[in-house]
Order: sequence, then C-alpha cells, then structure tokens
Amino acid sequence: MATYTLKRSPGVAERFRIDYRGELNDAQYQAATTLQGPVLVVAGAGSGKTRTLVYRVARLVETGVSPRAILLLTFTRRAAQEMLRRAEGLLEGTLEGVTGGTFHSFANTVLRRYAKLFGWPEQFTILDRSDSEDTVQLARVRLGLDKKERRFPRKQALAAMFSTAVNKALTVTEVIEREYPHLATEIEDILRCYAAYVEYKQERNLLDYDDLLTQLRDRLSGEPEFANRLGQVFRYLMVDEYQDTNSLQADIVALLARPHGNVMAVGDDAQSIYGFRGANFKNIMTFPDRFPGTQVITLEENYRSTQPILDVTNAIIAAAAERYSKTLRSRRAGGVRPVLVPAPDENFQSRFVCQRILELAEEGIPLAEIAVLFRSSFHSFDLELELVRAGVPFVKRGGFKFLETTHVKDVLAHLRVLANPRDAVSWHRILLLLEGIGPRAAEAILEWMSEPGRPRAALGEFPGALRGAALISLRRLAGLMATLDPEERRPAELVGQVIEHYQPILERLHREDAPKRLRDLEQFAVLAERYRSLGRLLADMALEPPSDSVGDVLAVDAREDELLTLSTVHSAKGLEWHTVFVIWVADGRFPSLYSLDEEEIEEERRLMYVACTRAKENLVLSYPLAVHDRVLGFTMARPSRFLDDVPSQLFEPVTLVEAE
DNA sequence: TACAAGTAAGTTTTT
DNA sequence: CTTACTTGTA
Repeated sequence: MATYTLKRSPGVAERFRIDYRGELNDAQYQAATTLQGPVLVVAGAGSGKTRTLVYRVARLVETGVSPRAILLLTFTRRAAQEMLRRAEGLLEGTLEGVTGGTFHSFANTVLRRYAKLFGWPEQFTILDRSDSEDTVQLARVRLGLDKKERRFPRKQALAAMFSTAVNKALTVTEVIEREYPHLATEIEDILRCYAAYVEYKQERNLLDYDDLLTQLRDRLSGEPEFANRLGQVFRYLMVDEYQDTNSLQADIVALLARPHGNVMAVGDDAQSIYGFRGANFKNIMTFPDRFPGTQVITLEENYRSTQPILDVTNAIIAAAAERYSKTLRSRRAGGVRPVLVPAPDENFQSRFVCQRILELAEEGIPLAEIAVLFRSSFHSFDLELELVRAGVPFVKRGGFKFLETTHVKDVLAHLRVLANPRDAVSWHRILLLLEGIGPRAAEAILEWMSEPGRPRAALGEFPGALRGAALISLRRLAGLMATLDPEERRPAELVGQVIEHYQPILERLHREDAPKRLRDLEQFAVLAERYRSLGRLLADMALEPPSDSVGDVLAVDAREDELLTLSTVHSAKGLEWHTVFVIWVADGRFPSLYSLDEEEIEEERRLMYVACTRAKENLVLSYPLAVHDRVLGFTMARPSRFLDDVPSQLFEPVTLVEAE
C-alpha cells in the first residue's frame, strides 16, 4: 500500500495552550516535543519522568494527533490512569480515546477485538498464576505423575519453570539445566507434563499470562492484516518502565512500531527489578541498536528528594556492576540526613516505626504521605499487629490479595464457566466443592459434559452412578446453572446468586471462619457492582486485580487519603512519599536469602535503590539485630551488605532504648 | 471411591 | 500458613 503524507497546515500547530518551554527543563522539553521517530529517555529516579510523558501526550494532541492514535504501555493500569488524569488536568480539552494499560491487558483487548480475523472463538479465559498451577496439576494427574516418589516437583515449581522458559526465551530443558539442575533426572516427565499443559490450554480456550504475550507477538508477525490494522490505529507508541520489559515484550514493541517508527521508550536501568520474571535491563541499552536513528535523552535532575537522601542512594547504586552512568543531582535545597536505626529485635523495630509514625502525624504530616517499605510481604506482619494496636489505619500493597483466597476463587470459578463453558479448570474446581464428589467423579462428569450440545444445566442428568449426597448436590448445582443468565443479569446479580448457592458449601468446608470469608465475598459483590459486562469483570480480575491485600478491614471507615501505606518495594515503584521507612534492611531479608547469586544480588541492589529513592524529605532505614528463626531460634542479624557501600557519615545514627 | 485426620515439607518479588 | 501425600474408615 502506498502512503501519501498530508502536510500540516502552517500556523495551526504553532500556537500551543501550554507553555512547554517554561514548564519543563531543557531535557524534559526535548523529550516532550520530539514527536517523530524513535526516542529513548533515560530518566533517573524522581527526574520528572511522568511529568514529561504527560506533557508529551498533551503536545501530541495539541499538534492535531487524535488521542485514539496514542498507545501508552505502562507497568500498571494505575500508572496509565494517573498519567491520563494529569494530562487531562493540563489540557482541559478531552483526551478521551488514549489507549493505556499493561502489555497483558493490551494483548487481551486486541486479541479479543480481532479474534475473528484469525478464526478464534470469541471467548477465552485468562488463567492467573494459581489457575495455571491448577491446570498444570490436572495435566500432571492425568499423566499419572502424582503417584511418584517425592522427588517430582510440585505444581508451583512446574508452572514456574514453564513460565520462565517463555519469558527468558529458553526451552524448558534449558531452564531446568540452568536453574533446577537437581531435577535433571526428571526432564523427560517434566517435558511430557509441559506438552500436556500446552495441549490442555489449546483444547479449552485457556490463555495464561505468557500466552497473552506470545499470541500477540505471533499474530503480529504472522498475520499481516492484523499488524497493519494495529499500525494504522496506534501511530504513536510510548512505553514506560522499559527496563522492566523482557525480550518478548521488546519484540512486541518493535512489531507495533514497525509501520511508523514512532516509539518512545522511557526507563531507568538502575531501577530494573523484574529480572526474576525475565525482564532484561539490557533491553534499554540495546534500544538504539534496534531502532536506528534513536535520539537518546537523559534526565538527571532530581525534583523529588533532598540532597542528603540522594547522597545515600547515589552511593548505593554507584557500587552496581553495570549501568548507564548518571549521577542524580537534587534541585532541592536543605534536608536532613537519612536515619539508620539498629533495633534489638523485630518487635523493637515495629514499635519504633509505629511510634515515629504517630509523632509525624502529630507534627501534621498526613498518613497518606508516609510509607513503610519492605522486601517481602511477610516482613510487615509484626508491624501490622503493632499498627492495629495503635489504631493507625493502613493499606497494604503487594503480597497476597483477597482475590487469591480460596473462597473468592471458588465464586469466580462459577462465573467463569458462564463465560467459557469449556473452562474445565473452573468446572473441576466447582465440582470438587460438592459433597460426595471427588476427582474421579468430577472427571467422569466433565467427560460426559464435554459431548457437544450439552448445556450447563444438563449436569443434573448425569447418568453415572453417584451416591445420594453427590446426586443431591449435583442437582442443586444444575439448578443454579439453569438460573444464571449472563445475558439478562448484571454481573453483580450473578455474583449474588452464586454466593447464595455457595454459602452452605462454605460453611461445610470452613466451619471455623465462615463468617469472615463471607464478608470477603460480600466485598467482592460490591466490587462487581462496578461492571456491566461479565467478560470485562473476569478479565480485570485476572489482569488488574484490586491491589489491596487481605484483611485491611481496618481501613473501611478511614478516608482513602488518610491511610498509611505498607508496601513491597516492587509495588512501590513509581510512587513517592514525604517520609519513607525501609524495614528489615538486614542481610538475608534485604537482599533476600533466595537471591544470593551474583546477578540476583545486583537486582537486589537496584531494589534497595528503588526503595530509598521513593523518599522526598525523610528516609529511615532500620534492621533488627536479633532474628527469630523457626529452626535455629534467635540468631544475630547483619545489616544489609548494601549499607557497606555507604559512608557512615551520610547517616544520622540512632540508638533505641526502652523507657524506664 | 470419598473423605477425615495426620504428617511432612515448602514458602520472594508480579502480570 | 498452605498444600502434598499417606493412612484408615465408611
């Protein structure tokens, strides 16, 4: 197809409502106003990266680009929304139509929209991690690999291997050789399991997270019409957090940009923290090779933190083995030194943090401006108890979500078979909940149900031999399926019906804490009110689950803006607070005990860097001197090795003493 | 064949 | 704390 380029009429594009020159520094201005061709922005922490992206979106729209032609791939949907909200505020005029989201959610949207083009069924179900694990387990049982001696890996380990292979562009065999050498003897069975898993997904229209990406890539490279249409729709591509993309995602970016070459990648190699799922921060180094003619722009001025904080973070990252060299300089005067606090044990640490937070609140710092960060989500358990005791309301980000609890997943499974009747994983789950039905019976029923022309409600007519209780509960389920009508009922109504059906099951299975779990389900029903389509609800639950963890019931009556944040460092990326506490800055916790290889240590270092660069005014690092280990009892802890690289005079030392 | 109860072992970070 | 696997009973 020949292209004919229309010239922009002079005079129209010359006048902008926004004073880009005045509101951005030179590097930011250059990034925001370079609209054509490939651009790489290497943006240090706090250097106004989001601001720059926001202004660039505004600039594109002001020069006459339709918002619909702009595609913003960010790390979380929250980041995309935040960006659009700010751009909206800037331009008042409407930015409606800008597409934004994660690679996964974008893949989901376009694969569904163009499903007909490549002869796919309209409905496919997305498997989240634990669904994938369950599916692997089904494949494993089917192959008779569950009756083996104890050496055979469990479902989590298997699913992790398969995923690693996809995300690091390796074969399963290579992954085992590199990362699971002790399983070398099992390779054959593991590969059989993998093949069964792949086949199972294909038969049942199931896509796991990795399939979303591989399918998008393969359709883009294999279906010219699809690639062309997308290329015509999305003519300006922006990718945030580029250092956290893996080679699969980098391929997708290249394929999307191929028709027009307008792609801006923004990132910071020093903040690459997703290597464990295949991200390769070298992507950002090789971007200019991949896109010839790339303009590289570096943002080094920091607007977030005070200089004493930057002195510490610069020292931490200076010891990194490999990186683009840049040293952040603060634009902000003054500031106090970060504080380093050794605590006698974990509970001292918790009490210290809690007490300081209360004092800061007293001084007028809003709780929403304070965060406590940690390496792994269980590190905050003790602190959470302390905060509840002190009546400090908080939200916890990262870690276990309430969507991942068994009871919520059970309810979701009922909804999923409505959207995709072939979703055998969900059927399996539902059937096993019934009294008197175990794996054998479930398998037989599914087999029978899979014959064409059997509606969901036909369950009750299953001819196989079943005991009394099983027959009754199966009929009851059939009754529910007959009533549920996804065409007629709103998602929230469906959820209500399912909960009603599920309540007695829940009471039988979890006698102890049924009321607590029921409250979670009510919470879920409330959440479902926001949706008009069941498909949308299910896709969101898999791709963009609500980020709050289980059990911040305390937060119910506190206002959103009056909550303290507890967060894993991973979930804190891109955010900032007036005061940041980092707890458990001890070797074995941060860096994690499980990440002691050379490359992994480098990533842990970057993670520490990300944690500390979240702070604007106050940074407080603490670690317990004695650690309680379930096996070893109390042992001595050593401060994080990353502190060794920081000259001690950069810290304000503090000693904790108990009141008389 | 289903299930309760008991033992043993694995536990990072996220889409 | 969860889940995987075993054993004993209906």
